[in-house]
Amino acid sequence: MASSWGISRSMAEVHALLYLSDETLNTDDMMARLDISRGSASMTLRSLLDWGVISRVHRRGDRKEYFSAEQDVWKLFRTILRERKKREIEPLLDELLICRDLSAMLNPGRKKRKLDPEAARLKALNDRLDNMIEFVEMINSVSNHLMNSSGKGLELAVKLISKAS
Amino acid sequence: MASSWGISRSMAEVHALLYLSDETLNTDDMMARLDISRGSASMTLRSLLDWGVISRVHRRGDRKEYFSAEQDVWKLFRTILRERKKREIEPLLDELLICRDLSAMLNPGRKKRKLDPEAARLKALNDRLDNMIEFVEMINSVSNHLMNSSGKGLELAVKLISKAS
DNA sequence: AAATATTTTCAAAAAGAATTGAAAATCAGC
DNA sequence: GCTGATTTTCAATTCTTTTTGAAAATATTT
Repeated sequence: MASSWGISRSMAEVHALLYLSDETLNTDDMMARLDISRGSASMTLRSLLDWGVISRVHRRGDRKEYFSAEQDVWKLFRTILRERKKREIEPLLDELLICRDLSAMLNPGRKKRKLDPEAARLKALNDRLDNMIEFVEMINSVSNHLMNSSGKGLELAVKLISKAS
Repeated sequence: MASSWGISRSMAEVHALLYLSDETLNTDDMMARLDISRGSASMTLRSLLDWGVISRVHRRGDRKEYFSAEQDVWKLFRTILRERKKREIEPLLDELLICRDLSAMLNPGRKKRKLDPEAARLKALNDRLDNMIEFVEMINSVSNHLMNSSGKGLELAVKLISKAS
């Protein structure tokens, strides 16, 4: 499923291994368990740290670094949502707003009557951009609420949706 | 943004072009506009048709096939959600249930006391799988509701979430 | 049914992404 | 500051996905 989600196979495997493991694991454990190179393990762990879904654990009397994965699936969900919002939704929205500004600049002010075909085309383009922006802003807003609500609040929201079918 | 969404650049571009165009377009239009080959255009259009986000339009007096994109963003959202559920969520859930069955099979029935360490490990693994499954089932359920509700119902649900922060 | 226009297919090429492995950098304790 | 253990980096390689282009298939008109 990894490729549909825009992460590499290794990332998915390392995270799954950590999520399903009782104990914390070190780099050598993962290299052995998943048959990957040291470099790959290092980069993959770094990515997962950047996503905020795993954390480093230092054990005294041991120089190696150990890792553990967030166990609460709701918390995991909120973390991923927060990160995807930052990486995908917000940049997308920024671009869309720039497009609308460009489009609005070309769009002539409201004409009294007799809208020439070219102006009508521009107006329609503007409208489609607006619809898309409105939609993405809504997604953004829902993300904000979901990622800040507690686990329980989230489950409540989900129940609300189920009722509002 | 295409690669984060698991579709190719061409698919995103072709869809964007169609979504923003007033008129329906034919294959040659898209080849010229996006500078892609005939083969690529054909395959990309086929994928978009499979996703259900564009449709064929036949014009009488013209042998070429024209295409148009769904204009209603909410409808588009529901279509994509339906398809992702079918392609991603359901297969994932199937696999997870198989994993749980395997895990449950290894897991010994409830012991009176003195849970040996190995049994405890298995129990914990089982619990984590259960948590993940419960979460995915919830996602599945929300998808069902969202993809069947009308545009208005969807917006309502979204408003509910915003209030239940 | 032949001729012509249009679309689809798919092996090969190109582009892109992930992985390796060994050198370089960092770190911990003495 | 030295030593040895551990982690990070990154150019080269491998693996995967996407694109091309021309042949084959399909459809439309006469």
